Amino acid sequence: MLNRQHRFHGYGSLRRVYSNGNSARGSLVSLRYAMRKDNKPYRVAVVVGRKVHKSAVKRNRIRRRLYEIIRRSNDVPESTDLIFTVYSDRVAEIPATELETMINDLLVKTSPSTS
RNA sequence: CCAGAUUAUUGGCUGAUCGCGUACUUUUAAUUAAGCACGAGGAAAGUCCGGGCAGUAAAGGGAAGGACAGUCGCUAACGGCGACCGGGGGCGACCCUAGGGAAAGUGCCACAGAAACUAUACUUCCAAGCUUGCUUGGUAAAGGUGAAAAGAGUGGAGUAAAAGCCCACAGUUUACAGUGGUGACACUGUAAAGCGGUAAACCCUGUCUACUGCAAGGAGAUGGAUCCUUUGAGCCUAAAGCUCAAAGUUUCCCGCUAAGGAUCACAUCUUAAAAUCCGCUUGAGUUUGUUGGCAACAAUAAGCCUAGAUAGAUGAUCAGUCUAGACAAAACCCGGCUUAUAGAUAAUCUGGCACU
RNA sequence: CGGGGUGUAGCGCAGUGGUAGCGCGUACGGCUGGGGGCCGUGAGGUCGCAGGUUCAAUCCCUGUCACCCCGA
Repeated sequence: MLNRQHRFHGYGSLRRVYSNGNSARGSLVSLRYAMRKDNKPYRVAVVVGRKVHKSAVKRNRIRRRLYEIIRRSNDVPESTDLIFTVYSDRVAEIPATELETMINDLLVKTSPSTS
């Protein structure tokens, strides 16, 4: 789990990202992102709907794996809001290294130089 | 040793590194930083019952609707639990059981069948008549139909032939009496009746039952001002009061309708802002012992504090180990029920085989 | 967190206790030189699952599973 300052608080800022942000698609996870003011820290949310898997245990596991990868990653851009949306239950089982490269690919797409 | 029955416990472990939530202590301009402690379950699940708590002014009576249904007890309460009674299953340990009323009334019982509940007569059996295989009458034992056939089994008597038509014994139900039991009920005796099934069909009897849900609900102190204590009409100069009609009381009727409450670019004190705080976790709590009780459970003594988040905390990686880790994660809180669950362990008991 | 509904043939739906049907699709045959279309004849159902009540259950009762919708 991430520190409190890297999480979202309330509906307003999430709604801003959904309406104004850009999106990047991966094979199992998609990402929606938007810039913040310069000196603010990055914020991350992971969305795992009930359609992905029925069991709360599996959904929690998917959410925690993604949070952990982001926490350990050095490629997270500063001053950015990120919303990951999972749409496959395979995220709970695939090896850690494979998942890590997938997330890093998505993070690279957010940098302004490549887009 | 094999096959089973019942009940209870447990639900991977060890180390390293990085990380999250809460409380406390110190620290900082500031959850800033550091330390230390604690951090999902037996079902947290389904949301099927029952309560607490909160609001609806208060929570009164009756009807309707709904739920439940052997007896006695336990409980805050229950549709739950315990013990027992009746019925059913198993060689047995033991298990299952919506188990009030069909003798209050109504409905339904397809097809087949003569007839499906005010009885009736297809094949029979018997008698009479004559047209000699038909008509009329008696009968319901035997056959046939059907899930079920008038509902009474065996033997006797009886008759033209038969039949609870009658008698004896056995059995059913109801009532009364006696004995045992708190009671359901059991046993015994006497009397009466001749009774299809279905109430998880309507219904009758008894018991219980307002509605909405923590996203409920609440928001420092003192003073001030304004307003409401439902609305309208009539009686009356006016006020007070009375009467009537509507309104509210979460479906209807009766009854009841103010203890008080609301608002503010108000003032002062004070520290902040609702993306917050309280509610929120110390509770019908839990562990061990003692006493009472067959038990559910209750009383009592000593000890314990054991998640409280708010986009929502328990994770990741690596190494080792074995039996290779099932089902699955709090969201106001409890008591149950139901469903999911790899295995491991313990206790008591039953049947069988072998040996001593 | 609370409330409501649905489950029947491959698909969409009827069926209020007594032999499970309709439309489309599908297989075969016929009409046509061929296709389309029409006509005829079929096949295809553990009535979501498990118990119970009843002589008899898609239907009544209880539990359970899956899916859908609504409110905050």
